[in-house]
Amino acid sequence: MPELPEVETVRRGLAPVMEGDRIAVARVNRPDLRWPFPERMAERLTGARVERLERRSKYILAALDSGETLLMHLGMSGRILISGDALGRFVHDHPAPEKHDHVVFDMASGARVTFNDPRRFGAMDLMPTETREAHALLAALGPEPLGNAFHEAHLVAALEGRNTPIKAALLDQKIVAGLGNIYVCEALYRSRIHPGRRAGRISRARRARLVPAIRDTLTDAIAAGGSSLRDYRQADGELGYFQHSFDVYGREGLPCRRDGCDGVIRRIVQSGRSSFYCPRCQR
DNA sequence: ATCTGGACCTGAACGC
DNA sequence: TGCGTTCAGGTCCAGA
Repeated sequence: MPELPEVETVRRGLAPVMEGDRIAVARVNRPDLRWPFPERMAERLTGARVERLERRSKYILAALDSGETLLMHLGMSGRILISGDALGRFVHDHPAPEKHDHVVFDMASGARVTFNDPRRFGAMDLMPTETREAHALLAALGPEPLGNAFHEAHLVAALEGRNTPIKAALLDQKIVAGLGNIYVCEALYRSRIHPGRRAGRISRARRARLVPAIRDTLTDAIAAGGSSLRDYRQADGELGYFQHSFDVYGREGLPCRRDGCDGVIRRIVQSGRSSFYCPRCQR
C-alpha cells in the first residue's frame, strides 16, 4: 500500500494511542513476516513504554524506554487498526480477530493496536535506539523528500549520468526515500516529465523542478490523509489507505486534467510496474 | 557501479 | 459456481 503519505498518516493516527503509553501485552501470532521476527519479540515489547513514534521513509519507528526501537514496515498490504476505549478518545469495540492479524498490542490505556498484513511483505525488527541509523534497512536510505537534505543540488547530482528511466530512478530509495509507484507517477505528471526519459538526460533545470513537484505531491497527499484521520473515529478505526484522487495513477484512458490539455492518460509497464502519464503534456 | 528481472505472498477482479 | 489469469501501494537479491 503504503507510500510515504500513507505511512505518515498511520504514524499520526497511532501517535495519540501509543506515545507516552505502555504496551501492557504484546502478542505475536506467527514467527515472521517478510523475515523472522527478532528473538523474543513479544517479551521485549511487553511492558515497554513508547517514548516517541517517528517515521523514516516508509518505516514507522517506535522508540521505547527499554532503549530499543521497534521498526515497522507495512509492505504492500499492511494495515493497522485501533480499537478499544482509551480515555474516551477511541471508541471502537474490539472487532473479532481477523485472518492475518499478526501482531497485537494491548496498551495500558485500554486501546488495542492490531497489525494485519495478508501478503506479509511487511516487517518488524528491534534494535538499540542509539545505533538505529546503522540498521541495515535504514543505513542506505537517501534523504527524506520533505526534509532539508532533499534539495535541487542533491537531486540534480544524484541523477547525473544515470541511464535508467526517471521513473525507476525516483523509485530508488537511495536517491530519495519514501516515494512509491503512485507518487512517482504523480510527481512526474506535475513536472511534465515522461516516465521513460533517461534520468541523466533530463536538463538540470527540469531535474531541479522535480524537487518542488515531489514535495507538493507528498504534502497534498498527507493533507488528504490528515482529513481522513479526522473521520476514522466515527468509522472503523482503520489507519492506512485513505480517499485521495490522483491525476494520472489508475486513470488510463481518461482525459488529462491539466488546463488546456486534451491528452488521454496512458499506461505503460516499466520494470514490471505500471506507469501512468499524459503523452501530451509529459515529455 | 548500474541495471533488470525474479522472488516473496495473498486476495480481488475479471473472462470464460 | 467454479476455474484460470492478471494485477496490486515494496524491496531484496542474483546475475548480466
